[in-house]
Amino acid sequence: MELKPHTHSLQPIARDTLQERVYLRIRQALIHSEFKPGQVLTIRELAQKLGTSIMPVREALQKLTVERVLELLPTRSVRVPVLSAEEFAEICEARMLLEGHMARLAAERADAAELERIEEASRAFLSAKVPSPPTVIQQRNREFHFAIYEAAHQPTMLELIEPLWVRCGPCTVALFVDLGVEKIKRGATTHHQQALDAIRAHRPAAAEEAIIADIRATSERYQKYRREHAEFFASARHPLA
Amino acid sequence: MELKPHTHSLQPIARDTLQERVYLRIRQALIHSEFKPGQVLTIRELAQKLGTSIMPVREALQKLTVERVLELLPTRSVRVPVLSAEEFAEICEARMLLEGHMARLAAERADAAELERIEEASRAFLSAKVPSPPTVIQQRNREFHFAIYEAAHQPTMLELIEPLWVRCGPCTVALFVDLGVEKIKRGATTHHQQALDAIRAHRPAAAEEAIIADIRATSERYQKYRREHAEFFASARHPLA
DNA sequence: TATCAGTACTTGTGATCACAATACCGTCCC
DNA sequence: GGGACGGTATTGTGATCACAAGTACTGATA
Repeated sequence: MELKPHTHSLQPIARDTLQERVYLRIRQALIHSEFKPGQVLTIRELAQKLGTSIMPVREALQKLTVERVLELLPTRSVRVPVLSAEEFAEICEARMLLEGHMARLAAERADAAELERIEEASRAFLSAKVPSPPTVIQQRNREFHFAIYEAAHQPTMLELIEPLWVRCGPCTVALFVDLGVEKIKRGATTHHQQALDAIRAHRPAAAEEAIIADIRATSERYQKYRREHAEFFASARHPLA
Repeated sequence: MELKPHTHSLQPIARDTLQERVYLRIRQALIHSEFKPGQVLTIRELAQKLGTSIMPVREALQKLTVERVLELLPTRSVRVPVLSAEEFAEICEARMLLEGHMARLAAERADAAELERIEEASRAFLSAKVPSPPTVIQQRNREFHFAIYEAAHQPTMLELIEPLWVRCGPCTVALFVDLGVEKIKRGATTHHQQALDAIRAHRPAAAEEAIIADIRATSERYQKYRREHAEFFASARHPLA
């Protein structure tokens, strides 16, 4: 605290725990679909792969389980959830309520800098090459949405939304792979454009509507996807019957 | 599974882990305000009081921290949060959005049995003796609200609401103690009655309005309470400055 | 008397061990 | 050939230990 402003040579160094790094690494792997829906994750295997003891891993897995990103099996092992059509729809219901509200607030409150950030994220999404890996599209899409939600200045609600995205992550990416990235991207572009226009024009109702439409489209795509691959999911659904 | 329906002699026995029991015990203690806002909880002390090793306790505390029921200090100890007026208001914002929506759904969907459960919970709240411990009023109030939300049939959203209540718990009970139970109860009764009437008459908008009004009243009471005790909270707020 | 160094103690993190429950797999018998 | 049985490996839970970082108390000194 005695340091003068210009002496930025000694800033506090990172002091994150091993557990935290393990947590973030697994979380990212889930978002990037490095684990398949239904896959069981064991503590010792992950610990070996990550080069740590089992302690940080078991705490990281518990953290992800509390956030409902991972699912607790009756054996107390954890696995990547295979969301049923109903579960996915329910999460989307919650997302529509929360994210629609956040979009509304963003349209009311966004200042110039925040608007610029949103537009930048939108450009990044649009400029993604069409034959991109699904995780890239997913990432850009995520950044666009959260640029909006951060402009709502409601950190508590933002923290509620985050885990919902991670929970949808593995199944959404699986969906992307199956349907093809270009179709997904084309669908989202319209809603993104509408949302951006609404926020720019400070029209809260229109912004909420656009975001809700975007989420609803995802939800309906997943319903269709599940119906068409019912037999595949039937096997992954109950590995313990 | 081969057992006949009438042989209820051998049902599956409880197989919860020690960690789970510890978690529930601490959680209940928080709801019942056995810990004060700002109090630091240490692993070893709790372990000794509960008669276990430190392992179950440290996992239970982490669980509560992930749920934001407890707060992580820079030293990585945890403490019962002292919610600032702004933080409390933000949680209430989220609660109004989510719980208002659930009340709306309940008014649309509640069947006779669910309506009966709500009315029962309402009676229990009203019949609570006025000089009751604050935790009893809090408990009855909670049961009334959740009887409504369960009738909405949205388990995912219900899981989002639950931690918000636990987070408010310690500060709300402190508020009850300070303001007096009868004043709180009198204020809530009106809103409860309005909510119940609206659900019974299947009027979603009115139900949402009543629940939002109830939460807003709590929020405003806390604002007032904080302003009047600013000097007390100033000390508890930054125990590490 | 106020300040600072030094020490003992507290606390969370991470590793390792012990154990019970479960899952897996080969074998044997019908 | 197929299903039941039994042994082995795997897995999560809980306890204990080792350690580094931080805190508080103590005593000496200016």
